[in-house]
Amino acid sequence: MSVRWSRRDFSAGSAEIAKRLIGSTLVRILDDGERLSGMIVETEAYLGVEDAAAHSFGGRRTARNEAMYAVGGTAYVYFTYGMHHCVNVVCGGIDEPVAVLIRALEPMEGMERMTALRNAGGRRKTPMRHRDLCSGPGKLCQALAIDRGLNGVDLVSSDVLWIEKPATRRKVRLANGPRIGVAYAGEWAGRPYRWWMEGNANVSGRR
DNA sequence: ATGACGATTTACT
DNA sequence: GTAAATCGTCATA
Repeated sequence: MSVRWSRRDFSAGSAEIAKRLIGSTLVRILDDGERLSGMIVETEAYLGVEDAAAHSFGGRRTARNEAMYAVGGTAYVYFTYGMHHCVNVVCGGIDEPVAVLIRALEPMEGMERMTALRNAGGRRKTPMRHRDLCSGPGKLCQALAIDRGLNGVDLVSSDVLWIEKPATRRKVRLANGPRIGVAYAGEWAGRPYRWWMEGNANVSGRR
């Protein structure tokens, strides 16, 4: 039996949670009941009102980022670049707008369905490779059918989206470095709040 | 009402 | 390496 992340697990700070999430499993149950999952291999911490890279920088609170102000364990899903979704885990307590972005998964269950979801639209020119299924924040949302319909979902109690702890704590080498796509954030752009499983083929970026 | 801009991905030169 | 795709959101007026 697998153990889900609990409310208490989500109450730590985002840097700590970003590290602890590596090796856990993101589970998604589709409308037809099919179970999809992947091991989290890359995350980014967003530290809240003082973090110039965070959507909640300076206490900004809008319709889009409202979920960031909910209790730890809430899913914050947003739409960006006119075509992609990203999923975050909210950390800490109520009105503490801190979160961890899930950036990449190693596909575990339902890979055929993920491939179909990633090819939806049918105008892809290059064939989908296994390591392209979930190797980026937008990719994994498409592969797991995560969109704004899941924004605000409680990962502690939901029956369609949650996180499971590793069955056995394997030894994994963690690497860390600057976050991706936050060049606008001044001094905060270079801070090493991105973590990944070293050597894993599903980590985002070019090789 | 308008305009600038994304916590990205994909394809092309 | 460079650029297009594509549109919801938010700040400004």
